[in-house]
This record gives sequence, structure tokens and C-alpha cells, in this order.
Amino acid sequence: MMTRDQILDAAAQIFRQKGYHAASMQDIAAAVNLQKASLYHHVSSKQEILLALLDQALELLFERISEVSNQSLAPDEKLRQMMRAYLKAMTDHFDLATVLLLEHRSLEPKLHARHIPNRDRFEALWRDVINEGLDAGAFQCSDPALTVRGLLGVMNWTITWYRPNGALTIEQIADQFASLFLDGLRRR
Amino acid sequence: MMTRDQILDAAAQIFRQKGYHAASMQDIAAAVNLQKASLYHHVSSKQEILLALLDQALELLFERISEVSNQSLAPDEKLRQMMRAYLKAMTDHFDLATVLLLEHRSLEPKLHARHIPNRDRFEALWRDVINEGLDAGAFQCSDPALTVRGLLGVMNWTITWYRPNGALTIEQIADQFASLFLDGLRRR
DNA sequence: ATAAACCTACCGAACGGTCGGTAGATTAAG
DNA sequence: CTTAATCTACCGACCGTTCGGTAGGTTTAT
Repeated sequence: MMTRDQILDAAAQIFRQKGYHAASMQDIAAAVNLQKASLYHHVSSKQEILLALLDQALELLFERISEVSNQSLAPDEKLRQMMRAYLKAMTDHFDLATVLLLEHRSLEPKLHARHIPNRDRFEALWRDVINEGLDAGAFQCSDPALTVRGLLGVMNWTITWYRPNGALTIEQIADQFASLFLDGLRRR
Repeated sequence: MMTRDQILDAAAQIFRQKGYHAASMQDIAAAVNLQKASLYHHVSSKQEILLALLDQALELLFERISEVSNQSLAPDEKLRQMMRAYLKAMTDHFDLATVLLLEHRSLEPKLHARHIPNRDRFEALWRDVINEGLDAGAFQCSDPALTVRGLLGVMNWTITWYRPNGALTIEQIADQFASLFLDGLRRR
């Protein structure tokens, strides 16, 4: 017997591989050994699958990052740990994270609007740690919001090229990115 | 009368807005006031449109960046200028750049394979400037290839949130990202 | 000069196929 | 016996693409 979660997992994988619009309900059905019509016993539409995946992904990432962000650590160390946690969570849930980052624009406008506030709550976690560092005099930067976008850019783009059997573990990648962001490229 | 270039321009805009698979030949035809059958007088298939756009985008970006990269500048200044040029070129050709970065995976495998070497030539421009900086003792980093990926990540992700009427110009954004990468976040 | 031949640009209609989704019968589980 | 799960069969809409044809300008042959 098939559960809704199994269907969502399979859908995430197929959405990741093909993209939302190129993936068909037929594809998803085949992946869980069902007929296409049988999917509609568990989900109400293709859009609903996408929405469920986006919510699930964002909730998971938010939880993992806020765990770290609630610890009392020095800002630089906290930032490093948050980057570790984020990249680890994304690669642990590769399909889900890829759908979140690359397919969210396939949500119909109405559902998409409902999704944005969650994004903002997530971004706030990163803005907070930057501001902590600035207040403590440990960080320097002229535009925290832009710094957050840069930070998320590096990490989000990672899932477009990361492959689990690469030379570096995701922890090593996270540490190098953290060092790069904290200390910069210029030698002195 | 309609030219092939006008059709490609319209296609780029629609591919950017909807994504390749969600965009139909009908959409493109309507955008240039033609019947969809008439498109096939100018292009041979939807895939061919995508391939033409990707080639065009990569050629344009490569040209703009190599112009800067061929100048003899100090590595840190050269990197800054390359980042400026890249972000400027991407926002000057927003539709084209978005298609390049987000829709290249919609190319059929055969065409996609033919596209990869061009990507590598482009990435090499960035690897070279990092290595120049290392050789000159101006830069420090343990893994140049990973640094390049971080660099491209920040910049590539920019087109997912950048809007031309934002508070910052693209030059300001480029400069701040360059400073962030060169000097880091940590105060000292 | 003129008419035949050709070319470019476009159109309406249609093709085979796939899409997301529905209706209703059938099977499996408790 | 009931209800949850899955099936077969089907729907209208739309997909990318092809086809036959046409209007009108340009070239070629006489």
C-alpha cells in the first residue's frame, strides 16, 4: 500500500530531475507503481504536491538552522555552524532542497504569495546572526541584507553542482565557504 | 516582417518568465504577432531556440569578461572589475542570462553535452585570476576551484532576486560583493 | 518588355500524442 | 459489511510539429 509521503518523496525526486513542468503525473505514478488515477486518492492535484514539498522543505530547513541559531555562540562561530547545518540539510534532502530552490516559481501566483512569508522568516535567521556580529563589533559590512543574499547565494548555488561522491565532503565545503566569507581572499 | 533574432529575443523573455517547458510555441508566436506555424519558417524546433539562446548568452558573457581579464591589473582589482563586468552583463541581458543559468538543464542530453565545454572555458577565466593572485602572493585560499564556485554562486544567484528598480545599482552590488570576497566579514 | 519560374514570409487546419483530471467498477483490509 | 485503495476507461485541452496553400516580391528566360 502506498502512503502520501511515499508519493511526495517520489514526486520530489522527479521534480528535481526533470523540473516541475516537464514531470508528469504519469511519471510519478510509475515511480510508485501505481496508475496515474490512483494518485488522486492521496493528493488532490499536481500543484498541491508542489506546495506540500515546498512547505516541507522550508520547515525542515528552518528547523535545522534555528536549532543552531538559538545556541549562544560567538557570531563568527555561529555563522560557520549555521552554514554547516544548512549545507548538510540541503544535501541530506537533496531532492526536496532542489525543488524548493529551483521550482518554487512554478507555484501558481496565489499559492506562491502564501509561500513568501515563510521565506522571509527563514532569511531573518541569517540577518540576525549578521546583526549580532555587527553589534558585538566582530563583523564589518555596510549592508547586512546584501551580505545575507551573498551568503545564501553561495550556498544555494551549491546544489546546482554538488554531487555526493565528489572529492570534498559537504562539511569541508561548508568550512571553506565559511572561511572565505569570514576572512576573505586577500592575503595580509 | 519578423526576423529570427526578434523571435529569439521574444523567446528568451518568455522562457525567463515561465521556464522552458511551461512556455509554448503559441506563447512565443503571440509575442511576435505570428501564428505558431510561421515560427517554423525561421527556426527548426523549440529545442533549437533554446540552444541558440544558450550559445548566444555564453558567447556574450565570455566576451565581456575576457575583455577585462586580458587587461594587466593587480589580481584584486582585476577580480573586482570582472565581477562588475559579469553582473553588469547579466543584468543588461537579463532574459538571456536567466535562460542560461536556469534553463540549460532543459536541453536534450545530446545538445547539453555539446554545451558543457563552453561552460568550462568560461569558468577557466575565473580560475585564472584566482591563480594569478595566488602566484603573486596577493590571495590566500586552499582550493581555487571551490573559491570559483563560491564566486560564481554569489553572482549567479543574484539574478534570482535582482530587480532593476531596487535601491542599489548593479555596480554597487558588484562592489560590495567584491569587497566581501576580498576582505571578508570578520573585523580585525 | 513580358511572362514564367522561383523565393520568402506567412497562414489555417490538422496530426499524433500527452497533459491533468474524472467517473465508476473492482479489489483488499478490517 | 464497510470503507479504503487501486484499477480501467475515458475526457477535453493543449502540446510541438507538419502540411498544403497563398500573397507578393525577385530573378530568369525569351
